[in-house]
Amino acid sequence: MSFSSEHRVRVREKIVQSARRLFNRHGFNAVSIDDVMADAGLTRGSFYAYFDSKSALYAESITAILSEKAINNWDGVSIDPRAHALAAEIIGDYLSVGHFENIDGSCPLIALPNDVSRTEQSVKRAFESVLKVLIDIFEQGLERKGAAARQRALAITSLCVGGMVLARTVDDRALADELRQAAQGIALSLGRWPTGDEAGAVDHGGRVSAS
Amino acid sequence: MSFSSEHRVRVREKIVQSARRLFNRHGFNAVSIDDVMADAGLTRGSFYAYFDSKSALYAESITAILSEKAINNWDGVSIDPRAHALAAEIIGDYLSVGHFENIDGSCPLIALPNDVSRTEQSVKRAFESVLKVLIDIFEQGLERKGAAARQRALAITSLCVGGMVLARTVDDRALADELRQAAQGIALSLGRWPTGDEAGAVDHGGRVSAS
DNA sequence: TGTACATCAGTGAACGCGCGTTCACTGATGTAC
DNA sequence: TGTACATCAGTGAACGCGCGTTCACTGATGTAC
Repeated sequence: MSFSSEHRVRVREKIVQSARRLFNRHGFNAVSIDDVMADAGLTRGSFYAYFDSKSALYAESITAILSEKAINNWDGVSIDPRAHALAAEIIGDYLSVGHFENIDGSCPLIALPNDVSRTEQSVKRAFESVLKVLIDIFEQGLERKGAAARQRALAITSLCVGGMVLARTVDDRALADELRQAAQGIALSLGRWPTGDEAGAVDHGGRVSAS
Repeated sequence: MSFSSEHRVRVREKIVQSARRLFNRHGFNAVSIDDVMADAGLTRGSFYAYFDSKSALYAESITAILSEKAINNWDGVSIDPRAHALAAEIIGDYLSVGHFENIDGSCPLIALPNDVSRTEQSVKRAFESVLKVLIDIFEQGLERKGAAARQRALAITSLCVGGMVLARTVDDRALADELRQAAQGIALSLGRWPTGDEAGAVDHGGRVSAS
């Protein structure tokens, strides 16, 4: 057998990383297989030795983020006391200047949702698996549990994604910073739990305050 | 002079409406000038008699929504007593099943942010003008004013856009509904103002509750 | 009212180009002896 | 240790196709008289 058995694995990973960076920066349609393979130091012809189609690479480039973040160690059932701190830290990082400026290494939830919503089911499922991890982290990070906590976790996720998507789209940097910081502030406050508030959250459309 | 003077205006408007629908549904890159012109009942050749480039049409198709919604009458300085009710109504509509399912007539803030973030400045400015109207409506709809109100208006906007973008991307309809309703509930609650809470909002990163 | 005509909205072929995918091939690799 | 060789990773030309944009033209329109 020629070539080491790890060779395929390494080259394949290099293609996924190139794809991840280029898709994040330019979107799915604007990046050609040529672009990806050239970035990985190969030529277009060998692409189909590693992937069935461009879409298959797309799906894999989306889930790639799960195996490189702190999220890596997330087992999905942790009710660790540090869960609350982790959630707060992730909200802070997610809506940070660093993430805003890091286009290449961006979370795919921010860089690609519009693209994904127009692509095939397998890609949507990859996107969904990443989204579910983020929702889960926020849900576990809340001190209370149940429907109201679920609602908050979903809203925090929407704030993180929505705030950053809009910040990245706008041409006015001051407005971009405002959007990012506002989303961060409100998301963090939703992560804490107001005293004296019971149940109401879902019944009254997610009322946040006691009053 | 041949042809009525309004003829150009009507045809131009028809092209913009076709573009709006097609861009919302398939994204900017996936829609060709041929597609748009055919949808408008014309052939590709006459496109450049109406627009300088595909991007120029893109910018115009984004701002088109401003002249067809209730937002139409929004003058930007209204401190109307009905401003609060209007903001609540828009949050409700924005995150409704109707808007979720209406791909063609969707708000461009939901259908196109990723595309816009990768396009030229003129398109970004068009997007920004629509975004600013929405933020403004939410800001005027809050009973209090100032930095804390501004923060809430920005967060409500991010919730509306983020919640719907994610709902549209996900393949699981139950999760899509959950995301939409959670964003709606929390956005509406942010629109009301908790008693006993003063200032703190910005200083403490947008703390929502008192105590 | 009827006809000749200038205008210009709309046509469709053509331009150079890049796409996703296929495939016959080449040549570096590690193995067998 | 050295050589012959089978394997298969990687190459690059070619496939049919659609793109944004240009341009010489055609023919419906409203006008002038």
